[in-house]
Amino acid sequence: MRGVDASLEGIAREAGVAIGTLYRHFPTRLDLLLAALEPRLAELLDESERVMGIDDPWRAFASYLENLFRLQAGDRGFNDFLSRRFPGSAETERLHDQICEHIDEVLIRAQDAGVVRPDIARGDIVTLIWSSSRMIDATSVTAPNAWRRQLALMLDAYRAPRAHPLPEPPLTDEQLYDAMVRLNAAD
Amino acid sequence: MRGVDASLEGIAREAGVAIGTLYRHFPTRLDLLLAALEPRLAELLDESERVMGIDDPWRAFASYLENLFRLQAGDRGFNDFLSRRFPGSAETERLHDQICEHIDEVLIRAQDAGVVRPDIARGDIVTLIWSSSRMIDATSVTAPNAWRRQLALMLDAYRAPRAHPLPEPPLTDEQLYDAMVRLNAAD
DNA sequence: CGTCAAGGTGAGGCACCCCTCCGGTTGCGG
DNA sequence: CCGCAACCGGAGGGGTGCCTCACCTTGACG
Repeated sequence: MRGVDASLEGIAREAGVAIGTLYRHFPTRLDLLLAALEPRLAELLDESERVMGIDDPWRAFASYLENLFRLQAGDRGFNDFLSRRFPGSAETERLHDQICEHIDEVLIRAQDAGVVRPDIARGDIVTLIWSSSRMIDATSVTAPNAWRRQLALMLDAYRAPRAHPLPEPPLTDEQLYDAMVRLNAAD
Repeated sequence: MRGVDASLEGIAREAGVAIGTLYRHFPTRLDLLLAALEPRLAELLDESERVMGIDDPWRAFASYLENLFRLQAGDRGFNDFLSRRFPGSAETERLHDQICEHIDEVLIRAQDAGVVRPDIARGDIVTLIWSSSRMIDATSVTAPNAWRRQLALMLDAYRAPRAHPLPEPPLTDEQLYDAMVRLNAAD
């Protein structure tokens, strides 16, 4: 098991360090995770800034997702991190909320410009992130660029013209939260 | 942990039976899985027959997926089963191959009729199954019908008339196989 | 060179889990 | 009522992982 659920003893072993030393530096798994993810998170936030600056609302929206998936594909831990919530950690809650705000921003701008269908909501994008996370896991070795194809397909679904009505309402914030906590324990 | 990776000791406990008894009836985890999944598999194959009989190729295609997802949503083990391969088990290989054939059948018929974009391949549907499997896991308690919305979105992506070119080729059969074996160990 | 704090170590207690195997139970035909 | 086969139970050996804690090293400074 790699990623967020990797064995701490295994990590220590690979790092050539004793388990006690690992615990000295990172008292909890979450401390280690945040330290390991720091560069990816910084990169994501940087790229988000850049993408927000793109004039074309569709390109901004598509580039945001493309960036996110690229980072997911490059880091197993980051991939896990994005689809989970860690209840009780203010730091990770803050990060997730920030990412959600960015999603809202590119999404709403694209919808206001009429290039993304209006019945899409934040929850749909978060769901897409869960889904792609699974797909990226599966294909990371065998077909590291496969996610690009699925993203392109999904973007076709998000485009405004000729949208068919959707049968269910989008997930609410509470439903999203519960689901992400649940992805923690399960699997 | 529930689903395919559930602890056998836990299953025995819940069944009010000793671990030895469980092993007597089901020598391997796969034996137990196949027994537990038997009704779902029968239902899937029945429904597949029925769906093949639908005249409208688009409705047949959409109904096939709708059925599959409904069954996935109703059974955690079945949900796991669909996105994994168990190397060395002829029985599960046969089942997976059979499902793949059904997918090919409804897909190709819809493409021949011009209602599904021609650049979709079997691998895209399998990928969709992986993705939805993750989503269904996440939302099974909180929003048990959420998968319908994602399926509707995906169907919009599969429709023929609004297709944009896809950047990567579809996954080959070997890539699919490797990925599904990989989903076994990881997570 | 002595002291002390900072950092590193890994055995050990606890909790699961896998799977085996031997002894106990049950119920049915004779 | 006996004997036997089919069935059941659960202790136990082996493995992994979590986390703690008492002990050991190192190096800076007076």
